[in-house]
Amino acid sequence: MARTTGSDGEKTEAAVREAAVNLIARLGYEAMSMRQLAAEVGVQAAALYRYFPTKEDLLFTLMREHMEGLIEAWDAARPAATDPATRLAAYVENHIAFHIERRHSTHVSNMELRSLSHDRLTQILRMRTAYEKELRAILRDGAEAGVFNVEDTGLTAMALIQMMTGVIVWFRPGERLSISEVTATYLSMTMRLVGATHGATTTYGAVRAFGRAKDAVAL
Amino acid sequence: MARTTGSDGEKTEAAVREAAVNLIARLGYEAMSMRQLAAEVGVQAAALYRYFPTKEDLLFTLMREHMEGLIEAWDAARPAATDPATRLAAYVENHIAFHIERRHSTHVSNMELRSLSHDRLTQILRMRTAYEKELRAILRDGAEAGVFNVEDTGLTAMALIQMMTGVIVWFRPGERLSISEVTATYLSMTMRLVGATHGATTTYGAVRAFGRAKDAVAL
DNA sequence: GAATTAATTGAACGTTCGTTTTATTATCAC
DNA sequence: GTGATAATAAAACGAACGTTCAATTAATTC
Repeated sequence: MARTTGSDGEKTEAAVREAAVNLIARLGYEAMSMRQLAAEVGVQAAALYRYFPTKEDLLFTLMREHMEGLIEAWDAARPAATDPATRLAAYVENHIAFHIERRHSTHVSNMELRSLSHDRLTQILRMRTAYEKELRAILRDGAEAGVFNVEDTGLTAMALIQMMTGVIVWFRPGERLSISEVTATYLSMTMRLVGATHGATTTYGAVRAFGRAKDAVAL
Repeated sequence: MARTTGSDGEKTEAAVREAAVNLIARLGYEAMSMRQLAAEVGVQAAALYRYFPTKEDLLFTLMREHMEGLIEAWDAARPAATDPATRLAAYVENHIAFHIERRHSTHVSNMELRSLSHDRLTQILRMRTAYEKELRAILRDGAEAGVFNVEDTGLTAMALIQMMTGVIVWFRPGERLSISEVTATYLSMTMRLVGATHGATTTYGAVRAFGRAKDAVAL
């Protein structure tokens, strides 16, 4: 046999990507074989090479698009407001929503970095750094304005990102907590962690209100 | 050739364990071949099977001993004091010190869980849960005593553990920050995150003092 | 110093891996 | 309908994998 009836390159490629994200997230990149992936898609292994020249190309594509998606999501969610507390709240909510929504590709992008070649690893890390830089800027602005109390901007940014991304390790949709409940709790933990002043309740109130509004959309 | 002069089973096994932790941490369990490991030890691949019946047995042994070490370390570091703030401070300091000290085996134990058989995975997860339970107990006690302000004990425990363990991702000994500086910063972030009351400065003062003392020892 | 045990080598086994090549069929443009 | 092209199958490639086995030598025991 050869070309099968109804076969379509675009659909096959999309199916390959989706199956690959799920399989790599579950088994790991090294443990997933191209034959396994092909079987999941319902195709022979050789057909995969029409869309991705090598296994590593496939991995890199998945990671690059994950990072591009993350950066685009933040660009879209970035608030017009300039006060650090509002910006921080938006960052936290966008981060958690994105990572829960794309749990599998996050898993892949975080766990399989060592399977990339040096150059491609550098590319992915550059994108990640750019994204994290945004959080550091928010923390720095907040510290300079005196509305945050952070000892070390870089260290706090890393701590927050690890904390937030960690959600994907234990969160399962439809269990005890909803996405909005998790987000709300993480938001208040974040605000306490950075020592956000909520003396003048206007600021903190705005943050909370913003949080609720976003939550409603996210669900 | 056969047995080599000066060969010693105990030494070889120790060398295998150490090389395995480093190689798996760097390449991943699936990507590390038994031949690679043997070469690192300076031995033929067949010799490894004298000490570990299968590759997975080797992985499991490394993980089990890592978890046992973590639990033993906490048993030794657990303070006699009963007030939640002191206990939390001890937990944080022990956790960070242990994870920085054993960065590689932590990496292995966190990243390679999916390569274990179901039964062995269950064993490791049971140990992990037991360890995390200690933190939840501290948070619960603190919340009930009114010295902590946590909305959700389980969720806060997960957030703290992810935050603290994340240190191994970016921390490199001998760079900008020392272990004690990192620990101190994480301790104060933790205390703020759980909303520890330091109105009566005695409590918070004690925590800080404890922190410094432990840091001195850790270095 | 002979017998026993411990430690290791070297070669081989069958399997699976990522990938390539060639042939074949479906689809589409004209 | 015919020719070009897109999409796939089927088979094969050499290399690497985890693991086993028999042979061999060092260390230990008596």
